[in-house]
Amino acid sequence: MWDTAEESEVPLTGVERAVLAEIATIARFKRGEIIFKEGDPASALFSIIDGVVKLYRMQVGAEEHVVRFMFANDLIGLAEFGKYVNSAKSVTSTTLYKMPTRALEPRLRQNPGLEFHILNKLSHELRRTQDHALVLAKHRASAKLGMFIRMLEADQNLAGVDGAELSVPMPRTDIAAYLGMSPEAVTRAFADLVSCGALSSRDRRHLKIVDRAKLDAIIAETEDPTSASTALPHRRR
Amino acid sequence: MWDTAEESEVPLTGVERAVLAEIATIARFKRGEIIFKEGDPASALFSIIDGVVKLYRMQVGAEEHVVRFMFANDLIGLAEFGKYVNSAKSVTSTTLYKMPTRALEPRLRQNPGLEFHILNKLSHELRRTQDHALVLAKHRASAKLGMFIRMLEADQNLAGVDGAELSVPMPRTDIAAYLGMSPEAVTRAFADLVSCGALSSRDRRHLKIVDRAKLDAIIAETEDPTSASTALPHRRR
DNA sequence: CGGGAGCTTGAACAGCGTCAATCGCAGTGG
DNA sequence: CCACTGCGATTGACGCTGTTCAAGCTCCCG
Repeated sequence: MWDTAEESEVPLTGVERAVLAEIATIARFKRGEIIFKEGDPASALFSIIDGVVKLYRMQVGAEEHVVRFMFANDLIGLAEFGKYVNSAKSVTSTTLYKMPTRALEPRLRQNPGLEFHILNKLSHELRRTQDHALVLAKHRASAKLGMFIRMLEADQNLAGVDGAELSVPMPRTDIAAYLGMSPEAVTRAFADLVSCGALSSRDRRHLKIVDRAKLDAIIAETEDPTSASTALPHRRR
Repeated sequence: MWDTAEESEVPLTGVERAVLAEIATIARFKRGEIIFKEGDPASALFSIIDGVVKLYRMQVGAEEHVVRFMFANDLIGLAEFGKYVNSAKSVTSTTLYKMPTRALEPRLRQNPGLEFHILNKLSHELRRTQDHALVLAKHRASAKLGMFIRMLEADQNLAGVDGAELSVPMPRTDIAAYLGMSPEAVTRAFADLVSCGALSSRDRRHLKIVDRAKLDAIIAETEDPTSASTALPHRRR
């Protein structure tokens, strides 16, 4: 269903890599540091080497809304009208390539391949954001969280391996801000998914997908996580 | 707050227009017709001349989810891995330019300006989709609907003119599928916004923004639309 | 070993979803 | 031109799920 198999990206050519290497420097951020802020002049584009970054927006009457979590190989710092549209903060300690806009732009114009590469990234990014909107449109908390787990899995390139352990690098509050619900609801939804047998968790930041079919059913909202039908066959009359 | 003033786009040059005119044909669709479906091979890119189109996705356990409403001058039919990622259906009768992918691709490569133009459109599209996610993350139905109204206003290039009448071309069910709520809730939220004095409506498809400050307050969720404080100073003890 | 932020749990409330019945409008055909 | 017909919109009643507020707990880090 998820076309993860097709997502093998076209890698950059050696020439293109060389062009970028000329202008890129390496930047490091500790957990919680701000990389750039919404509205700042867009001075550089970043490519994540390692770590997790959250893109977020502040709103007047509300707390922050997390637009997306970004992982290794993702591009951050795309701008509109010369300004960053989101703020970025490192969720874990992070290493990234920093490419100054001034130096980047002329090289983009001379390397259509590079521009095409960014176009691809952007179009992929658009689809992922649409997926995010899909999640937010779900009503059940357990369905939202389940879809979040699946996205985490895809981002860590572990799709399909049921036994594999997922790491959940971000705090509950950030997950809540990403899913549009309260931290308490996130906690309870986690508990529901575990108690119905879809997930198991070693601790707050590590979990496994135990029953994928059940997880998918909950995401589709065709099954109620509280009616632990498969997980607890006893108790059924 | 909304940078509508800056959204004056870079228009295509005469040469670029000519290139597109070579390969574009005009297509018309009646209300309710499907333009393309999710997963179909992406045979053409469309540019809307007139009318309203909804992009949507079907989900297994749920009804359709509206990804976005598209208006004149918007580009639809962007694909990933050669397939459309969304379905498109005309909400009103629609006129569009149709540009076959086969003919378009080589011309893109030869006209970096065209590719850059699409890059711009795409990045703008990404921002709008992030805005959509922001709307879906709101909790109050009246806040969601209020934000939807503001987006409608921006799309019709009427921003700022309080007296101007907005047209609401799509049915309540589509609005509901866009905002992630039930049609009943849409109806009730409309009623709330009208009764609190933020909006007035001539009929189901035409309304005016009467009190923008109040509308903004409701969107920010700093004000409860049911406590008609400014709108109905009587009835207050 | 202590402090504090983040997480969990509980209880009460409120808003939205759901179901069902009715209404109103638009498009159709006579 | 008007009546018919059917879909979409509206209204009401009810239950459920998540928010909110408050208290206690855990874990990480100093």
